[in-house]
Amino acid sequence: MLNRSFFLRDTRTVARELLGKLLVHRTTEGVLSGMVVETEAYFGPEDPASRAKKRTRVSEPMWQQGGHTLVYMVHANWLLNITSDKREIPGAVLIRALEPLEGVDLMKERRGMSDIRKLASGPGKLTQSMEITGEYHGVDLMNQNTLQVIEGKSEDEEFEIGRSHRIGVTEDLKEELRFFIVGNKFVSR
DNA sequence: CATATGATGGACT
DNA sequence: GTCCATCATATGG
Repeated sequence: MLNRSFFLRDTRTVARELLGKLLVHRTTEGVLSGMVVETEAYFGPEDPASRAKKRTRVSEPMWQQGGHTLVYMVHANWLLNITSDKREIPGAVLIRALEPLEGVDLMKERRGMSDIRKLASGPGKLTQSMEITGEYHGVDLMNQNTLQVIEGKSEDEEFEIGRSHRIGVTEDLKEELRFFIVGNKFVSR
């Protein structure tokens, strides 16, 4: 799995470097995994779209050490975030899309559809495919081996990183805080 | 308790 | 592109 220090950096950096990494969930039914192909950064009380504006049960992991999950519900979908940075600037990275790798049949079953491009090409789709719910809120990724983020298989493999404004937020910052792998067909939209 | 809200997804024109 | 069902939270009475 990734080192703690990976997550104790600027949230933008963590968001960008999470691209190409693998999210792995070892369930009783089988292993589910996918490569991260799209992320968004949220941090600090001055970010109008960030839950770090207020400290609640949901946003609490942002004040914990980086490398914890933050799972919450928007429009009847669970969204998975991973906390970042040191404690001074509470932040988290939203995982917006995955390229499915292991357990594709289980994912199809969970999603009730067979089109592989529709399994995890969106933040709510991927939690459904990966069987991640509110139960996983506040989990330390370095603490157990059920849910982990690990290095990609081809770490040398080059890919171009695209950047844009965050999707779906009611009020965004000037800075472009969405990152994605250019040309990857599992990026949302 | 009541109600407004939203970092969505799917169905539809 | 537009419309809207969905439900865990947060917040106010």
